[in-house]
Parts: sequence; C-alpha cells; structure tokens
Amino acid sequence: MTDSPPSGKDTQAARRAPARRPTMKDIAQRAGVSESAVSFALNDRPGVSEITRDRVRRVAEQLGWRPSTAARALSGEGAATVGLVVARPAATLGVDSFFLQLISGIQEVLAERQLGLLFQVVEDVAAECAVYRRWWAEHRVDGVLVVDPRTDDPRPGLLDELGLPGVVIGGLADTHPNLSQVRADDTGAMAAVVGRLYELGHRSVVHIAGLDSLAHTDRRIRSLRAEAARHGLTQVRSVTTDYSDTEGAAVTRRVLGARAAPTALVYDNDVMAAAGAAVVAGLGLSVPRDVSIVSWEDSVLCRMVHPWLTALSRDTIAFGRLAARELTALLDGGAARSVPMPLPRLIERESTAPPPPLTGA
Amino acid sequence: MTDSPPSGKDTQAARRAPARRPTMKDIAQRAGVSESAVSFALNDRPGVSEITRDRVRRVAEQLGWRPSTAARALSGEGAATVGLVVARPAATLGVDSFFLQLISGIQEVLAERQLGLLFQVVEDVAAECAVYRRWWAEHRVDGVLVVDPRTDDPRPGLLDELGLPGVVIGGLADTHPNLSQVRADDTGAMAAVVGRLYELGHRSVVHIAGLDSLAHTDRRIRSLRAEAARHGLTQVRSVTTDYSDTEGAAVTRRVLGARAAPTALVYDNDVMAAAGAAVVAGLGLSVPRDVSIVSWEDSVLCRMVHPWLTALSRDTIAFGRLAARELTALLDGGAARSVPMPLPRLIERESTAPPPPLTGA
DNA sequence: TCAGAGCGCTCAAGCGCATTAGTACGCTGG
DNA sequence: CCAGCGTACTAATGCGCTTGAGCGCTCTGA
Repeated sequence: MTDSPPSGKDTQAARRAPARRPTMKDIAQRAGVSESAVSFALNDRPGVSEITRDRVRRVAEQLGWRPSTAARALSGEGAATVGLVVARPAATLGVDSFFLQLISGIQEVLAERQLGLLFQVVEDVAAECAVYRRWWAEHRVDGVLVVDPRTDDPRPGLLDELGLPGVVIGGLADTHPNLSQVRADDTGAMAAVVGRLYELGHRSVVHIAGLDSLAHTDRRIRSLRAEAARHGLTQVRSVTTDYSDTEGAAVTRRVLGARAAPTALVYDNDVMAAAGAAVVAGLGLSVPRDVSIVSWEDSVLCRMVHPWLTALSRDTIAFGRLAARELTALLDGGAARSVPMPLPRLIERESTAPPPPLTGA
Repeated sequence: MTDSPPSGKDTQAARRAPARRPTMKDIAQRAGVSESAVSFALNDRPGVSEITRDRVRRVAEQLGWRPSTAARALSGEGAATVGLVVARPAATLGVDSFFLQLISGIQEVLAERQLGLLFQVVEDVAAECAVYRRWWAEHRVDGVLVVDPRTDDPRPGLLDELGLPGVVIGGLADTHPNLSQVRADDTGAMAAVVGRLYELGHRSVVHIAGLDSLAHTDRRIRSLRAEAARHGLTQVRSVTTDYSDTEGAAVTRRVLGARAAPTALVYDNDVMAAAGAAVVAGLGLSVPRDVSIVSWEDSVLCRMVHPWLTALSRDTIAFGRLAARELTALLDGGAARSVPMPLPRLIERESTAPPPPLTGA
C-alpha cells in the first residue's frame, strides 16, 4: 500500500503494471493541504502562501504530476490542443516539402506552451468542415490553423459560426471576428518576378499556376495580369494545373509547342518547375538560353536538377512559427488581426537569363 | 431561454456567440428520460427498450450531439487519440515524402474509428521520450506509433514502463508485451538489390546508407555484408550519412575518386541518389554506362532527374494503414504481434546497367 | 475598541459522461 | 396470493480538475 515514486526499476514485476498516474489528490495528501490549495498553487493563482506554493510544487515535481488534459478540458479550461487539417488527396501530398516544414515551425511555438497539435488529412474541403464540426462538438481543440485558403471558402464562415478561433495561413480577402490571418504577399512576389524577367528582356511569359480554387493562385494570376498591363506586355498568361509533375510537364509541352512560345516560364511549385525543365531539355531547347524558368518554391529539388533553378524562396518554418504565434495570441484572448509575411526572396540561379535575340516574330 | 437547434442562420446576431454544444442532459430532457438511459441507449448497452433507444438516437442526431472526448476520457474511456512523434531536425524533415505519405495511410484507418492523431516533431529521441511521458501523464493518448526504430532504442522500454500500447513502424529486434511491430524486410530487399546488381555483372558496390543509429540502416548494412559474402564479393561496403543531399553528394565524390572505384551505388534515399547522380555527371562519368545507381525509396524525384533512377518502391500509404490497423487492434485489447510488410519492388529504370567491361584492374 | 479588510486556506459544486446500485412494474410459477 | 425474477428505467457516484463561496485569523484605521 505504500506508494513509491515511479521508479521504473522494478521491470521484473512491472509487465502490464499500468503505473498509476498521480493526481492532485495525491499531492494534496502528501503536502498536507486541500486539493484547491494545490490547484491554486500549481496554477500561480493567489490564495496560497509562497511557502505552501513551493512545497506543493516540490511534491508535484517529485511525484511527476501532470494535469490531466481531460479533466482540465472538462472544467472549462479548453483542450490545450489546436487542430490542423490538410485537404489534399494523399497522392498530391507527398510531393511538397511545404507542409512538413510548416508543421515544424508550428510545433516549435506550440511546444513552448505545451499545446498539442491534432492533425488530420482529408480529401476535400467539405470533409475538412466536417472535421471542424466534430472537433468542436467533441471539445477536442481550442483553435485551428487553416491552410490553403480558397476563393469562396466555406471555412471562415463555419469557424465564425462555431466560435472557434483560427488562423488562416495564406490570407483571405475579407476579415472575420475571430480569425487571424497570416498573409503571403503573392502580389508583391509576382511583381518582383515579372519585374526581373522584364528587366532581363522577356516579353512573353507563361505562368503555370496551381489549383485555381486556391486563393493564392487567384492572387498570383491577377497580379501577373496587372504587372503585364503595367509593363505593356500582351504575351502573358496563366494556366492552372493540379501541381503534379505530370501536369506541369504536359502544360509545358503544350505551351512551348504553340505558335508564339514564351521565353519565360513561372511555375507555382518546385515539382512542376523541375518537371518543366526536363521537358524543355527533352524538346531540344536549352535552359536558360532558350527558355528561362522560375520556381515559386525553393527546395533541394531546385538544386538537384540541371541547370539549378531560380526560385522564390520563403522561410516556411518561420511561416509556421508566425501562424502558431498568432493562434496562441488569439487563444490568450487577443483580438483577431492580419499580419503580413515578409516578401519571398528571388534566388537567381542558373535557369534565368536574357531571352534569345531572335524572339519577337 | 428557448434553445433552438443550432441553425447558424442568424449570422447577424451570432458574432461571438459560442453556439453551446449539446450535452447528454439536453438529450435526456428532450427525450423525456434520464441521463443514464441516454448513455445506455447511445452506447448500445442493454437496459433500454428499442423504442426508447431509437427515440434517444433521433434526438441526439437532431441536436447534433457528439460525446465530449474530455468527459469520456475522464470517465476512463481513453482519449480516443493516438500519438505520433517524429524525431528529426526540422531541416531534414522536409526532404522526404515518406512521412506525409505514411501519415495519410494512418489517417485513413484512424478516421474510420474517429480517432484523433496527435502529432509532434522533436529534435531527438530524448525529447521524444519526454513527449511520451507527458502524453501519458496528461492522459492525452491511448497509444502511439513509433517511427525510426533505432539500435539500442530507449522507447520500447519506456512504453512498456508506462503501459502505453504502441506499434513500432519498421521493426525491432526484440519483442515487448504491448508493442506490436510492422516489420520492413530490409534484409530481403537488400538481397534483391545486390542479387540484381550481381546478375548485371557488378562486383564492386558501395552502399551510401542513412543514419547509423537507425535500426534499418544496421539491417541493410548487415544484409549487404551477408550477400557480399554469399556471392564471394570483396569490394563491397557501406558508408553512413545523414540522408542529406549534400552528404550524399560528398560521399559520392569521395567514393568515386578513390583508387578502386565502385561500379554501382546504392543510396538509402531518393534525395541522396539524385544528388549522387548529379555528382557522377559532374565528374564526367555516365550513368548507367560507368556507374549504376539504385535509390532505396521511390518518388517523383526519381523520375525527375536524368537518367531516371532505378528505385526500390514500397507502398508507404499502405504501410501507414497497416500500422494504424495494428494499433487499433491493440487498443481493442488484441495481443501484441509482429506483422511483415510486403517486400518492396525494384523498379528498374535507366540508372542501372552492366558495368563497363574494363573494370577489374 | 471594534468594524472592516485582507490573507491563506478549506468546502462543495460542477464540467459531461460511464457505471453501479437501486426502484418500480409486470409477469410467471408454486 | 405472494415469493421470485427479469425488464426498463432512475438515482447516485466518481473520474481529476477549477472555482466561487465561505471561514477563521491577523492587521489596519478611525
């Protein structure tokens, strides 16, 4: 009956021994105070003397006590967990390094606060909404991180309805009462890319974009159009794809085979850019002599193909950190707000150069 | 005071309206029975008539009721959540597609049972152990999935001590009371690779392995040695790396620059294989004319470099599914067991061929 | 001198659910 | 006619924690 501190040494008898978790009651007994006192002490609430607080803390430490999140959640404290759901078909998911990096960044911040991350992969946005509903009803999460914002997105409305705090990663058009936003400046980035290509002498550019339902795809397309207009370019357009290497390759083939072939290609991700580069080579053309290539996303892949790809590089881990920080601020009762991410840097490698002189016919 | 069903239509007044979650008490009231009856009815326990059960079910549905996981967990039912922690530095993480694929597979199975996945990224195994301890103490998870098993791994012992069910993905040497295992047949796979290379005529092979602390690295190295012995090969060895493209490239350069250069290189992941291929080309050698390359992991990357890489392909999503299924079996009270994964297939592409005839000097 | 205000602490209620121990009722069999 | 039993339900606990309402005590100020 004498409960010893969890030593773990008795491996012999341990077997399936569940090694009971200590509760506040145990602490209270040992410290000779009431459970409430323990609660106050451990939560840095007034109502206990420093001496008692210290004693309780020591006992708790010695016992290896940790609050049961279940009990905490039940008494109104929230679940100490945030949710992240990614709505992409499983196959598409693997290619990108984006998500894991983002998640690493998120974790760094959540770990500081001992917040858990509930993660789920689903097929589409409808399923994602269902997950939010379920999480909310089951009391599982205190807030969520929303990725891949879309044009005409049902999620912000749903989160409003549920009163679930959230951070939209990527940025939305409108604002919502308890949704913060971390905005990526796609418009500015596109302007930088187009500006640089223009400077190099390119007048005909094709943007091989991603899924057209995504908000940032839309922003990039608009920005491209605006920049084209500003520079007086007419040979500029966007083509949407599904981000896959196969579609990237197919579109590249189609575009370069057309009457007025572009001299520069801007790809919305690294995988398509690499696939596109391969197609260009396969057509007997040279990168960057005949065609310049820019990848919107930097990764090892960009330095793994030849020539090395010029890429728009952003600190995805920092992106995650920032988003998580916004969410914790929101959970602490802060007001929703919208913060910008720094502009991605254009890293010029070997895949961009002036266009061939004979262009223009 | 009249509580209406959560319609969500009143966006006007909603604002921060938290839209109260229905509880069993609400159901009990509406159905005109006691809370206990509701509990019995909803959990398919005897003690209520079919009529009442139906009525209760309907009311619950209509109210959009979902059990609070917190409350459930508190009353001893477990947290309906499993944990997965990945111990890799953030930078290393993004490169492979392995994890997200694995997770997709895991999710498929967990989703069926409405189990949540608590995900965490940490720096090293010590931190991972701390996370397990915390999760256990906080009552957060019912079981865990352990990835990257190591030689001399502290995690199985810890899980035993905590009595936390788990599934080791990749396979361990010894068995543990409540740990199931999903074993990858690295030995067989390596045998297949070496066999094929031998068949092609290769007699000198270098295996550019991954982290030497990982159990599967060890298994592959041993298997390589065994196969070499079996075939009577003496020019065969393994070099461990950190899986990064830079180390893969560096080792490749070193190995090919040495006196007796190998004619075949086996890389433990796709990133290193691609980087290695680039180095070979940079040295003025041709793949596969001068050097054959095999990648232990298939991905878009293998079809993105030239020549396309021969690769060992396994169904990572299925791997995840299988592991998750083992875990749910364990949670259902099943006994721990050890199941094998199917042997990966060797997909021969353009990077493997007979060695140059002049070899042997 | 005594009301009033802290201070440090205990008590008890309650969060939403599962579960064990009743309770009321109708039925059967002796 | 009633013991005995199964059925369909309710009442009461408890899980581990938070929290508002006390409750004695000491210290202050008029």
